[in-house]
Amino acid sequence: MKLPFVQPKMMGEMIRQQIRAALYRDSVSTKAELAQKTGISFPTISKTLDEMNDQGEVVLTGLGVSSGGRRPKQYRLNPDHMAGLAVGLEKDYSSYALLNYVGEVIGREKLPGVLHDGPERLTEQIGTFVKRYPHLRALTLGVPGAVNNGRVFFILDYDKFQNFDFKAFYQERFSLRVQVENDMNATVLGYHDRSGDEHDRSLVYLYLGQNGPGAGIMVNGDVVRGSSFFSGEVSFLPLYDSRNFLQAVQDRASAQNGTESRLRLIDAMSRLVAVFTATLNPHTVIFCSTDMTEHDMTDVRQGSASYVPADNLPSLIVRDWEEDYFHGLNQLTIKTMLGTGID
Amino acid sequence: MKLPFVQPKMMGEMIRQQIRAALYRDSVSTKAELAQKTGISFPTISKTLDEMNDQGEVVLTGLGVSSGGRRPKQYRLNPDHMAGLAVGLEKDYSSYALLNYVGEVIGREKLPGVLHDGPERLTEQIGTFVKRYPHLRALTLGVPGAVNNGRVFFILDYDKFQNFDFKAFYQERFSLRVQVENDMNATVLGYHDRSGDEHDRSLVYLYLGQNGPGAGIMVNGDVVRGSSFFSGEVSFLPLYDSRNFLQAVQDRASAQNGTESRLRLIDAMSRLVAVFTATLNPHTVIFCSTDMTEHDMTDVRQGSASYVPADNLPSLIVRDWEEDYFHGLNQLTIKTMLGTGID
DNA sequence: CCAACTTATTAAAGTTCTTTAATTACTTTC
DNA sequence: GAAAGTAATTAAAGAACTTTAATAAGTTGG
Repeated sequence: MKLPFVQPKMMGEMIRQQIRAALYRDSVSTKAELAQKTGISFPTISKTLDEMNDQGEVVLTGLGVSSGGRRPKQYRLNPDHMAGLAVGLEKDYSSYALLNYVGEVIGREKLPGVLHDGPERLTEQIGTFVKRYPHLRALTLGVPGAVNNGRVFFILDYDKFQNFDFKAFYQERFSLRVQVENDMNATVLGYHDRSGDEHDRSLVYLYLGQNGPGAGIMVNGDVVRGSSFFSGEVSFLPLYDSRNFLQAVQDRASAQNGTESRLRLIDAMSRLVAVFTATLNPHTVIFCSTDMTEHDMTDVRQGSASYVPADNLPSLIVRDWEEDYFHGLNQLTIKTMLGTGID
Repeated sequence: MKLPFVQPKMMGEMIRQQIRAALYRDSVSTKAELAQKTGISFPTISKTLDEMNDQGEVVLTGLGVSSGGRRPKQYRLNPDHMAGLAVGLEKDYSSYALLNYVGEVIGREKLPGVLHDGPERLTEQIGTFVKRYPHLRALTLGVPGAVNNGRVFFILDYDKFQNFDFKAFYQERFSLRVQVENDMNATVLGYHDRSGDEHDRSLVYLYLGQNGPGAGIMVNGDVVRGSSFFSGEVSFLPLYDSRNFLQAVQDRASAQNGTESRLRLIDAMSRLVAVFTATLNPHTVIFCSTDMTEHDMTDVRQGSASYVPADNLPSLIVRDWEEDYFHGLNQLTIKTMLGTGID
């Protein structure tokens, strides 16, 4: 039976996590502020923070402004305490972002894609980072495939990675905390974090990629993975008498002209929005700037309103997919470093 | 900032909740068993349980079997410690179930429907129970409408209850812990509890009611309410060139014959299943025995497989809607009594 | 530049849990 | 039916947090 509440033995670690999370959010804090923000008593914060200081996890940055009395010491996370690597695996390139302990990107590199070559090439690439940065501790991988607990479950076209257990392999090989996430899931997480919206939102992030459309779905603040890791495969949605979403998007080619083609795309998108509204009723549906424009949104909104009552429609927005994706990967990496992630 | 872990002051209450939950699950336990099951130390369990015994919350039922030494005392929840009332508000009737503290139904009544009459009639009906059962402490109401935190947000056809704040009203009036839930949400919760499946399942419970179809949706173990409490309004799904789900289900009337009519229904249902598979990829989709038969499931499954890969289809099952609904309401009531519910 | 004041930090006392040890109450066996 | 064994309780000691009090370190104003 799992325990829904913290036992005294885990208290210490929980307190550290709270402190880390608060220091990550607000960069620099005094002990009194941390106590106030976390709800933990001052003496406990003081003791724990002193330990963290001794161990080099936090550093003293100076004194705060006085409001009439003694000036308080200010602490922040030590940027050099740990580093993390966020990797986006795409067909044509691998994107690497090196992060320090305060979440800053201290290095960014695009290396050749490895999906066709296989795990060996990826290991080489990661290996160079491991050598260069001795305090690398966290690794996050984003992959265009279905992932179950660090193992690639199903990945189209890249046989070499089919069923590859990234997590077990790199955890063992480089002693890192490894995390693997599907690309669209990482993207929706990234958007969610950047949006600054409330925590328990429901979101749908749609992308008409090269390998067919896919969606990242978040419900009540949780990523939806599905019973067979098939969630978000919107290609298959039967939206017309004899065409599904993918076909509707592709068959535009057969249209008389550009206007006709655009109208068909708009209608397919409108129906997609209607489908999500009539099922999950999410707060927001996000499109990629490579697929749609701000201007299209007006038409999609109008189109959707012909299928479901307009009051219930989500807000429709257009975003840069790569930005949200990489931010999501970075965010996952930071959470792993701070110990506030999944495990 | 909300606290993700239990502070020492709440520890006592958390421990009691753990004990209650364990005693509810297994009916009768010894102190040693409770310590083992909850992971809480024996002395703490012993002390807390003794207090609960003094306060009449638990009772000693006798001694367990010996395994060679002293026989252990066995405790169980005191059935008479508290009572709860689960109410299902339907058009034609109000269903009342009176529950004792161990979750047994100790009284069931069907009274005339009140939705057309208004809150006064409902208050009268509830009032009689409050008078009859002095230790009534919890009240759960199931309503066919959108609910936000105890207030009816949107309810079709029953103007008298539009925007009625059940929770505030009955909490104040009868000093009860009140909870209000949408009927389909309660149903999916009820099924989930009865199924004994793992906790974090994704489920869709479909019902073609008199007031049009509706679905209760659960994702990762949480009920999905939606940004404007519109989730599950599957009527509006645009599944055909010029018909939505509701129209597809209703237009069967225009079919040549019964076979044709049935085929259309099966196809609409298959598409619906495909929609959920390609979005949420749930573990199970549940149909009502009033709408579909076991035999239909074979056809629906086959139909869905023509839209999405069969491997990803949920299991399709047929259930008695009322049973799951009432069980869900009871379950919500019991959770409220035991303090393991939402607030 | 020192007295009065303000605020940070440290120390002590109080809770509440866990762990470990001691005691008690039965069972079993001869 | 008493001695030996076994498991349930109870008691004592230890750990970790909170609350409250005491002390230290600055600031400010005359």
